[in-house]
Amino acid sequence: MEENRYEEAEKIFVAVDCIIFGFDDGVLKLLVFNRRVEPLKGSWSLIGSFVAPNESAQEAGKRVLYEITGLHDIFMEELKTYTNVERDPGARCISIGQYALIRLDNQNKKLAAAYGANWYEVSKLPNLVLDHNQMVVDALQRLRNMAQFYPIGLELLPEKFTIPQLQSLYEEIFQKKFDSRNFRKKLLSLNILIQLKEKDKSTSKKGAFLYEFDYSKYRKLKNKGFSFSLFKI
Amino acid sequence: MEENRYEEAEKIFVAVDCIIFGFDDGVLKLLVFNRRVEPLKGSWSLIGSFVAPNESAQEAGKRVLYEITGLHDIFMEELKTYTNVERDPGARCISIGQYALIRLDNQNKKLAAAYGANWYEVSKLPNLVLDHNQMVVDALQRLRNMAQFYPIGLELLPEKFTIPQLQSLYEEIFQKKFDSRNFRKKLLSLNILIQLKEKDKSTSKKGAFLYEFDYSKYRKLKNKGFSFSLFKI
DNA sequence: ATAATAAATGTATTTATTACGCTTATTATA
DNA sequence: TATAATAAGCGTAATAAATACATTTATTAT
Repeated sequence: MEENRYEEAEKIFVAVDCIIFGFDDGVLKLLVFNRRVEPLKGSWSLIGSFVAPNESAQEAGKRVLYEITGLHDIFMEELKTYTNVERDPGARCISIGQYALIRLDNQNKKLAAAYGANWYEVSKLPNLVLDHNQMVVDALQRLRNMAQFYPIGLELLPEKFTIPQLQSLYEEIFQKKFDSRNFRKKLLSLNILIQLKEKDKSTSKKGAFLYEFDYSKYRKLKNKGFSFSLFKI
Repeated sequence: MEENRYEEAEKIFVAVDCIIFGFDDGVLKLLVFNRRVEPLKGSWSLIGSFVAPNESAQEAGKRVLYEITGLHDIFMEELKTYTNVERDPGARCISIGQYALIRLDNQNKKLAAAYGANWYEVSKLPNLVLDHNQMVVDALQRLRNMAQFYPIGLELLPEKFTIPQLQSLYEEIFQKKFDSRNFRKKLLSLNILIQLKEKDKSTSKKGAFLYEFDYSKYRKLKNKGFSFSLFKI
């Protein structure tokens, strides 16, 4: 119980680790980091940081994301904590896992590369240090869960995207094919997509209309609470 | 980044706080604690503890729950962390919120009372210290979310319960009335309830059949993943 | 024997999900 | 300049799930 505050308690290192997803070339990728210094030099890990005295865990996470991507407004959400006593052999240290979704472009790819960070296909990840493999497993599960009830996948696409692109993102996330007619119907019925006049002709002769996301409608719908499910589980 | 591990980092106090729900007299209640010692003597708070060097956050939470209820096998799940720099004026301290669901009975009510803990109706809670009010708000939202997709409410009922009892629990959680015919149909269609020969006649002359929960079927269903929704949101 | 009460049941209607095939716009090339 | 090739885009029928709604039943107390 909290009766003797502070006197008897021991402080602990608190870190955040970021599980950063991106969607590139039709493939779901994860940003991992090759350690350049000891300890664990040369091994792969998620990107993280200790939580500093003057910042919250969320601020720490956002700081890490900014350093590595140059972006401030990234979707990031707490996943869960990792607090096993033995999880870090160097010291007692808990970690707050945060997962993030970013729109991949050449600029932030370069910046990440400069930090020794690599975008790996989720299905081809190297082994990661400590309990980071578990964090990835948990984050993937969470991503699927979120994507099933919120059209969160839109965070991973560029501002302008086509319905087939959106579908392939969902197919990547769920590792499952969807019927294109039903997928389109479902997404459009949410009324959060704005069709543009332009087409993307990179993948077909006919070209696919580009869409934008109607953020204000999306936010309203999200606040009101809505269920968006592509399939019954 | 984690390049300079430990040297530059500062340790932080890490606590768990438990948001403990119970269902009693047809009302959803929350266990809160009246502080008997300084600081904050006389004020109400959630029940918590610092995380000790030799335990995980989950172990800390379970320890607290055991102290206060005498029970080991309580449903408990991580809610989220509370890490604002200013959240605890006494020291930099983060808290990991854990919500728990317990079956109220006379025995654990007495034990809780002995610790200065009180079961308050969720709608009539006193003001709580620090950010504990927010923890309660978050936990209630999570409880609703869970109850909508898993028949988690069963954790709150005694081993033997009637369908009308189960319904009133859900009505408490959602603050919403359900149609009894549809509610019964939905719950029974899950095939996780076992009807007993006994009846509970405390609330009607006819009496309502008691049911038990088929844990093995429930677990199978839960692992496989299932969606259980009483209504469209 | 009757009144009172909550428990239990069934069906029709609406809504959402799934399954499935054909047409269209465009480019490349014959 | 006509034709083939290709992914994009559309519509409808069938099935399943959710909702709305009214009556009967078992029991106790009077």
